[in-house]
Amino acid sequence: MDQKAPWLIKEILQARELVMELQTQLNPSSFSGNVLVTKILSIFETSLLVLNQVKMESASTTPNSSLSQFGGSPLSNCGSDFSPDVSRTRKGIVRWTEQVRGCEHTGLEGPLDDGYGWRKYGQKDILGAKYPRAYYKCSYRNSQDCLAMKQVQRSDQNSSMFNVTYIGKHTCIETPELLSGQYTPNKQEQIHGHRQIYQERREDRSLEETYINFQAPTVQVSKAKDKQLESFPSFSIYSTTTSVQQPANIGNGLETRGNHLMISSMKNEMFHSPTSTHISAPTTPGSNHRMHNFGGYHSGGELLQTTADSLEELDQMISSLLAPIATSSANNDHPMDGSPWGWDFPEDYSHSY
DNA sequence: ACCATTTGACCATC
DNA sequence: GATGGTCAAATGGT
Repeated sequence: MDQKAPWLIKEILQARELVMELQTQLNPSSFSGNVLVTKILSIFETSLLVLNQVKMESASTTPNSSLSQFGGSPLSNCGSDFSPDVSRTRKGIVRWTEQVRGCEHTGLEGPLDDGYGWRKYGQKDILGAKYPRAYYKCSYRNSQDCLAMKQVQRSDQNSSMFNVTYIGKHTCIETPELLSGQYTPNKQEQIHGHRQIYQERREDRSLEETYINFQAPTVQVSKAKDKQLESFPSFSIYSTTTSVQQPANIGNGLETRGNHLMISSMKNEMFHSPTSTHISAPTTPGSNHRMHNFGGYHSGGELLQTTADSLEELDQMISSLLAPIATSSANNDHPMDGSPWGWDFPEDYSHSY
């Protein structure tokens, strides 16, 4: 990996440059276009952070306990300073904090959607803090007993930053019905639905353990009972890898989050009607979720508004961006064998996406 | 009508 | 008792 990381970093930097160029050419009034570009840049930054982390750990025989592997919200955050302060509660529930930049141009009060569905259940003024702390539970708490929670508080020092504390692990999953496109979530789940990139509710948890260990080698998950309670924000490397390896999954409503191909997938949905000033409402639960995850500033079947011109413009630009990637993948002339990350992932896992 | 958010009250911990 | 965290009725949006 230490040998491949520089190459990957270089590639990502190139892609990032292109997107930045794209950003300069975008119509400034194109709200959704700018948000999309910002998110793409965020994905690149996240990938770079991770690669740097991998590089550093490869170079070190004693990996530090940095927990950036916990990842965070590659899709949604305008930026995330991966400095999670991870600890455990008495019950063994993992808990960590990320600093996330808000996206001022979105007009949101808080950081953008982190890819999960959350329901706010409280807000509290905190002693000595300028801003209140908001409390969120997983949207699937009732339907799937998912115990994940998070707390969001605007930073006192920098009001554009948010401290996001995650508590507990998401145990919610997409049901088989949902995966097959037959599942119809209730309205609440449609609006706040989210996806589990890496989790499988299985008796055999070995794959999950493998993945988690990969993410955070210094925070081993070994107690079965704890697994139900610990949470790791979704992370995009897995889906990146698997979707690259299995392009057939693209567009089938399965996982393609946080990577180029997801962008392609989103693009197909979003630009379904290039002459329309609206984007068609998603027609499948999967796309529903994706829309939600992507947007952050809208929900479920609601519509993004933008101009046809900017959409077409963005469509063309993203297509040109994706072309070399797709070509590289299709021709199998990737400079590296197998996974572009150089890691071998369990076969079963890729089936999940 | 349904659902998410708000907000005051209540509970748990220190 | 002070503070943080959670509950649940009220409120507002769709």
